[in-house]
Amino acid sequence: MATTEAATRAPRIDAEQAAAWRAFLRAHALMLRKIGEDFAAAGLPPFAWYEVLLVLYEAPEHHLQPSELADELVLSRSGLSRMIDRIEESGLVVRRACPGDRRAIHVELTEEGEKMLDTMWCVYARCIADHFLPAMGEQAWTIREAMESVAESVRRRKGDGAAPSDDS
Amino acid sequence: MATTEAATRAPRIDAEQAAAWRAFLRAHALMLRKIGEDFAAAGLPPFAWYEVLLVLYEAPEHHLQPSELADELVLSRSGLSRMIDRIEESGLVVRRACPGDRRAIHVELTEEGEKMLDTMWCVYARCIADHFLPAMGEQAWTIREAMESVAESVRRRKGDGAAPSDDS
DNA sequence: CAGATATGATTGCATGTACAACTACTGCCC
DNA sequence: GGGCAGTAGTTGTACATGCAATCATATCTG
Repeated sequence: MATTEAATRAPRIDAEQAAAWRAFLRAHALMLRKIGEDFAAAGLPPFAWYEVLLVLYEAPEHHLQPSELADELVLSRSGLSRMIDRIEESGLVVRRACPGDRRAIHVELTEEGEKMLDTMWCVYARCIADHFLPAMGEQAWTIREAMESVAESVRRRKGDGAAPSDDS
Repeated sequence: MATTEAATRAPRIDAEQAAAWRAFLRAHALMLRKIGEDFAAAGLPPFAWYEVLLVLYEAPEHHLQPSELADELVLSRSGLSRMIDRIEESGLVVRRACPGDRRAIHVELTEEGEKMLDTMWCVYARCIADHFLPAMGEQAWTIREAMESVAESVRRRKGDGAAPSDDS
């Protein structure tokens, strides 16, 4: 075993908090399955592609490097590399040389990709509007704050396997 | 195309709401990656196993049928079937005949599985306590309510490809 | 400038997951 | 009871994803 003994004691987590976490997991799983079903039913590409196209669309000139993309999407580089293969094959993005750094490339959104983004958004937005937003109600802001705080917390300690957190 | 034209118009979603949704996705992705890393670093099985073990543990007599398990975990039956293969091979669960219905089986948690659940919880709980709970603060209840509401909304309309939702 | 080190992307391999087809059994209807 | 639809689980196949190794290029150091 390559571990310290840091894993021998579990911090206390009360029922309400545990329920919040599990509800979070479940909501995510159900939403993603639903979105995937809706995309499939409409003959559209998988959800993962949507996120790639969106991030590219939002980038300064509709292009990014794979590594930036992988970071943004919380995906491994290898996985992303192959995904780009498939998306490129469909003509929604292209790989272009990156001026100034010849080992890097730009992944650029095509016109066709931009249209696809739009088409997918129609299906996607309905799913969010039907299931996610109503549940947020007036708390959208609160939820957003909390979620962003989670993300920041994880990002801050990316490397730490098991940081000391003062439970008794 | 096998779809109605219901996908041609996207409901309006304002920036705050969209940000909440995206923060939700990102928080989930980051948390799951972190948990996976922590489990791997501790030489423990993948996160998916934990959820199987937990659901079994919580079941009436520490056993469930695969289909119930698949439902609970939002997983396909085939995927679950193979996962059970692997978990069973590790001795954490066993398949047993189901009295009263000879096509069904029980998947039952072993003693060893129960111990593993405990070990994994130590790592897992720390991750939640370190990154998720602090971000919830006093809002744990609000978040839980919202997340459960999302889940219920999706479950209610499981089959509907694109239900009519009154956007203009 | 040469060599060492770091960074960006891809590929081999292993694993995980889903859909569709299949087998086995149950329950219904005639 | 015999046949037919439905349900539970598994398997063939394809696809998706991650880690580790690799190749090419960049940057740093002496």
